[in-house]
Amino acid sequence: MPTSYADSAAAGGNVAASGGSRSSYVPPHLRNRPSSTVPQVSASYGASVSGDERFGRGAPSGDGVYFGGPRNDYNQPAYGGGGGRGGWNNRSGGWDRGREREVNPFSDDAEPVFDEQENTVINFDAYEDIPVETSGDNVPPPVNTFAEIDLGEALNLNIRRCKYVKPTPVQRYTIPISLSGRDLMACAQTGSGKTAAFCFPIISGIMRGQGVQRPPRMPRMAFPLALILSPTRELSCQIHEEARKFAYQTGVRVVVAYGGAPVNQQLRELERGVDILVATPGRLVDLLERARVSLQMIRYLALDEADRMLDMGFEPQIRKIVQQMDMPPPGIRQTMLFSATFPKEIQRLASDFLSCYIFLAVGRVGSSTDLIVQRVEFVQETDKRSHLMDLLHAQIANGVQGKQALTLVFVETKKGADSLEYWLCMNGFPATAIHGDRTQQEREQALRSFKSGHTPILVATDVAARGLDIPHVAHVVNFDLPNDIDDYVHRIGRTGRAGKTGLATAFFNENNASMAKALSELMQESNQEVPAWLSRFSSRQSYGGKNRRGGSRFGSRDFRRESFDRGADFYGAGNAGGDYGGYGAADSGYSGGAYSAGVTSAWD
DNA sequence: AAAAAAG
Repeated sequence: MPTSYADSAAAGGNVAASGGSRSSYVPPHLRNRPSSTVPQVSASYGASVSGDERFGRGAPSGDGVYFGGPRNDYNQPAYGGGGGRGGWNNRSGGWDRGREREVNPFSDDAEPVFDEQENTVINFDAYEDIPVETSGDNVPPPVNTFAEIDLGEALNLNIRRCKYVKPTPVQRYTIPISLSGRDLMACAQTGSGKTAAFCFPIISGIMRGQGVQRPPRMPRMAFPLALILSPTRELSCQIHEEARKFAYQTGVRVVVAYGGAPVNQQLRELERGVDILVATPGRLVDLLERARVSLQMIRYLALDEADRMLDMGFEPQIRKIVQQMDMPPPGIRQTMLFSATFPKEIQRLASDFLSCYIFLAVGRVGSSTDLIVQRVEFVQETDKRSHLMDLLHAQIANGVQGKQALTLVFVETKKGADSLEYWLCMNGFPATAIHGDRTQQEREQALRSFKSGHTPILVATDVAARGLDIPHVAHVVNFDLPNDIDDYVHRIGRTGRAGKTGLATAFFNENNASMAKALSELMQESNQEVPAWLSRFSSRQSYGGKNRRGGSRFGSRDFRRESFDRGADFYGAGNAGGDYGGYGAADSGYSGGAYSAGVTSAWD
């Protein structure tokens, strides 16, 4: 091997080490703060937060357990006080009235095991070239600051608590669109502030109480006003955690429902009232069939990882929920679809759920992978384990392990995950596994153990491929390559976060021939060195199954445009293609913001 | 063929 793996792994520890003028990735909640005021995570704090609490289960329901606790360092006037609720929160029946106190969702942010040393130098010059495409009729112009939008006092306070100072590009564009009531199909990567992009307008809209209409009085039936669906339980948990922060003390109540967890607890939460329901499809269908949830009051529908939600496995359930229960039709409800990738056949499907929607793409070619060093190694099936062991040993030798860097190993099957986990443990590597055959408790425990660094190796199936925000993943190993290039992109996007370059290693052999072409194209687009043998594989490959959409890596273009701009390269060199009709002026004036262009990790 | 999502 020309360059040793270990070199890359070592370089992966630090952006500066990889040279170049790339700015460090700044997590959304730390953006735009002078670095001296970036809060350091205190090691003592957080130890008392039970793991369960982080996942929204077994949360202490006591009165303000965390109020006045070690982490109440916001220095916000009116924080926790009675102020700030006037005018905006006139909805009757704020759920947190009276004796019951809303648990402070900002108290469980810390990850005490790690040193949060991500020093946050933002390269403001670098991100101005983030291309943005919008299409559709009468697209509302983007905003540059949160102040330009009247989201409401309580929500603004939470935005400050989250340390958001300026909206990210995707938020700039999507918030005015959704506040104006339009349906939306948005291509934007997780970590780019996508969750906030759909949560803010939903929370704000609910606070305003637009379309005030009391739900029918039905005992034990919940009438959420907004529904957020995601493809995995852990992702739903994550969205719930984030939405709780945004909704804190707004009077807007967020509840999560997903399978594998005791349904009774979720039912109790629902009975206490729900404005925003975050759910996975299976459990929601269950709740609908038990008549414990009605969708007739739904005003907002958001699908996260929408392309996954509408693919073969999920589509029937989604259709049932959206079209065959009591949800108001498109045009009455507002629908927002988000994903990093949006193949046009899925776009076509998705348009069934939308009404006169706006298409938005934020990102640029290769942005998903610029900071990730991608390596592909030819490894026969029988050699994979020993090869993995070599990589892990090299990692330890280079101190990466000592620095609590995490390694995420993707395999194809659940059985394969179990046996690899077992084998790693037998060989002295602290590993755990997450996949769909494990109990939900085991899954959440595995994720916690991995995140905390207690078990710095996680063997995973695709259940962990999308959406999950796991800081400190330094290395993603595609022990088995996926069969879909989009899955590859999602998987490697778990690394490279928090200002570090990531490393992604793939084991390739004859069984992956169908991936050769897409893989080498993707690597080329992200300026990776493509091994000669892989190029030979890809030229040998006749016509790959699923391939690059119109030659553009990131995202997609609006499929409704296909007829008239065939051949034009979206985001192509020279850009001519970057502005589509009617929006050029606004786009070229686009500047400022909390993003550095090289925010690979954040943009998966 | 596999994974995810209800129990």
